[in-house]
Amino acid sequence: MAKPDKRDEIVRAALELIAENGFHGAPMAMIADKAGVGAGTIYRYFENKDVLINELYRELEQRLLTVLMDGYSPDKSVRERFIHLGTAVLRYCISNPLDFRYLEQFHNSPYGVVHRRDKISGEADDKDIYRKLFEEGLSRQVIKDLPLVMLFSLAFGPLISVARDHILGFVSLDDDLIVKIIAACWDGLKR
Amino acid sequence: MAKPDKRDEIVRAALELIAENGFHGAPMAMIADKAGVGAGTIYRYFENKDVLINELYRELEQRLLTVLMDGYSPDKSVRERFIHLGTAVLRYCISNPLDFRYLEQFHNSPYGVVHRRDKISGEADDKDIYRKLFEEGLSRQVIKDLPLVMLFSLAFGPLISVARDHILGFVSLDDDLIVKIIAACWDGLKR
DNA sequence: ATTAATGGAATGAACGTTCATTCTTTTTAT
DNA sequence: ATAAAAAGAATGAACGTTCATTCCATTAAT
Repeated sequence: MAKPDKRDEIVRAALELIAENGFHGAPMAMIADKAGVGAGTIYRYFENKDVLINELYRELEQRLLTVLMDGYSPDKSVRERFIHLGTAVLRYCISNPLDFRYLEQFHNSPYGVVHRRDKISGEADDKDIYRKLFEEGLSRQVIKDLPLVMLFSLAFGPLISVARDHILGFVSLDDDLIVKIIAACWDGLKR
Repeated sequence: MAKPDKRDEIVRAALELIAENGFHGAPMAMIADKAGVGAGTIYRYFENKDVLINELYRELEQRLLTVLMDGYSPDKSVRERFIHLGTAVLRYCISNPLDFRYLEQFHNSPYGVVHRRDKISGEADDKDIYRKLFEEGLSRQVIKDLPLVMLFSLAFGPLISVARDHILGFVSLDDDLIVKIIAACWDGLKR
């Protein structure tokens, strides 16, 4: 691992270009250019564009997960834990707009659908804290009796939508609004 | 204007291919093929692909608006009107998955961002019933005091997310679940 | 200490493919 | 017979990927 230099530059360039212009607005030649690297060099680090896209996704997912877990305590109430997660997600998206835009591009593409299908059909990961949280909320009867995926939509649908609006400049989220929107999501969720 | 035949076939083919495969999975040649039409013929009806994409969007938007207005009474309570709109949107998306998928593709693309920016900066349309509804809810103090775009995210973010999950097969929405999810959205919205 | 040899990393021109659009020919309608 | 409409082959631009070559750091030989 003594050569993160070029690989890192390639990943950074890909993130920026894809986040801003989408997968099809980020040709390999442009990524190479922005990374300060020859076009062929990318293929020394990534087998092809698909692999690059997927590896970048995994890196961002990991970064986000780390942020979410920071200060997360499984002992707190369901409500408190939800507010922690919601706040962390929203703050992360707002202060890392490139990451957020990339994740959105990914999720709204065939890559994302495949990824999601795999995830849902697979066993509950240790890292799948949402699922755990909602399952506990259900068994404690503090949140509405709905299928897990719907609870997820109810809780995070508005947050993602609001984060997008903030990044696109349609609204300006401050601390007060963040607290309010997350409280509103909880109102939708709680029994 | 006595030749809606071919134009219609082209639009239908474009809708289906773009909804299922995205803009980049729907080459003009393929659209022509599916429409049973020569590739060049498309250009007799649409100046270029962009125009085709935008005109199709406008048609779908119009269709949806018609559905929403059906049975909509401005005299009912804010809550009742919201439930009417939410139910109508959700039902429309579920029973017209191609339309829904197309609208999503559009919104999650540069086309959609431009469109949205125009809409928000423009004057309130007569047809902009959401805005009217939320403004009235605000002045009557029955819904939370948040910026309009955030109310929109809060109300429709979950519905769109849930419609997508239904269409992708991650959940199966029946009448009971539809009622419940819309009630939950209202819980998030109401003061 | 200097030079020669080696091998992996990097390069970017070139290739084959795909696509939107245009052009030419053929068909249809009047 | 003429003109409008339709068809699909042709065109050129853009893209992902490959590969022959160059560069550079390290090692071996003198």
